[in-house]
Amino acid sequence: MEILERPTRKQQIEERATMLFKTKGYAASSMRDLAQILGIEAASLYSHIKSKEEILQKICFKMANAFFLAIEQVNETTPEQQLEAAIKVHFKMISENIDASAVFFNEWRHMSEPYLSEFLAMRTRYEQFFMEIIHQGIKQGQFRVIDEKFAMMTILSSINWTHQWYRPTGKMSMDEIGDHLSELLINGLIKTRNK
Amino acid sequence: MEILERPTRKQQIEERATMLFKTKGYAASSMRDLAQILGIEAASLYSHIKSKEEILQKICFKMANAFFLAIEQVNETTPEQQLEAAIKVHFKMISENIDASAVFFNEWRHMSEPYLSEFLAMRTRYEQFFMEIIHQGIKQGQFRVIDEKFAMMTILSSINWTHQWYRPTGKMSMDEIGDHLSELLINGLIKTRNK
DNA sequence: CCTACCGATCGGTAGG
DNA sequence: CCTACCGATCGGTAGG
Repeated sequence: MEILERPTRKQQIEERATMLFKTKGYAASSMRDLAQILGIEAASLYSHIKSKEEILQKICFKMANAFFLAIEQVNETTPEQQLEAAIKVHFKMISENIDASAVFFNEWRHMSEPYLSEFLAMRTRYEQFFMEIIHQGIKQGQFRVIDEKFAMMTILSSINWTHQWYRPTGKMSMDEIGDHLSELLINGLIKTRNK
Repeated sequence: MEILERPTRKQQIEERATMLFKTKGYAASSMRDLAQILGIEAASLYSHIKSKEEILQKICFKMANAFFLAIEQVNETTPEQQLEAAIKVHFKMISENIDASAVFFNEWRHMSEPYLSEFLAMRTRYEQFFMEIIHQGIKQGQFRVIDEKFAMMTILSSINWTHQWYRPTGKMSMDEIGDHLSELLINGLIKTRNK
């Protein structure tokens, strides 16, 4: 039924806030800016939300959960295949949520405690997932010996930065970028290519 | 003479502002925050600077110039050697200016026109430098055929993100990270490795 | 969802 | 470099 698919006012607020925070940054975005976009008064926002920061928390944690849900479905067997799948699925989440990703990567530090600590703990756990794959790959001799945290950071930052330049209308499709990302990054890690 | 080496008040303001902007973000940093760090009143800042944004402009353009100066000294002959040198020198500039780099990468959008456009034009020119190396590498058959802008973005974002986690006190030295960065990124690009 | 409004804080100036 | 202060804007509340 159509009425079920129409976004609630709260969802609209969150959606527009995501775009606003991405464009101007959280601190420089005012509740009056947001209200104007929605065509209502600033005071009216507070019938639907508790505070400005609450919106930021929703955006950041929703995105964090989406990343976890996506990566938990990686079920390949070898580290190389796992890393390839993880890279692709991580990029897929970003490309399907470009605005929320930008807020997730750039505005999280404006959260107050205890949300900030919880957020950082989740991020660390997520990074551990990638590090474990790299660790196994090195242990099994598929990847060259390299500092695991360093390799993880280098790979993740390449993917994460795509939110800055990826456009659905660009000449490369989402799948192509995912393929090229994993190829470029993994083949720089594989020890025995062309052997 | 000692008096020549002592930073001017203006330099002190810029230095402390760089750290403040990095930590809190430009928009969330107030002139009263900055004044307090320096132990003076907010109004007193304006004897040395024209505006809050002027400080941001100084930081961003100084860093942009530093990047250009560094990369112009790359004088290797083959694309592979050029790319390796460019990666190392780019990372070197970041690691030697971690605070300013963070502001450069995260706060530039808070500049107003015409500074914003000029800044973005400089960034594009800088990116062209990397793209040209990649272009030559593909043309000469050293690099695999790949979208040049995509490869440039992937490489630069890996290096640029180092400002988020690189610590001079970490277990990897600056030179080691530079070496590993270029190795990880380039060997993912080279077509005929181990041939 | 609105009007009316709050106290706090903002970047910046005047004048010394 | 300070005191004193400006108009503007901030996130948010009361009451309907």
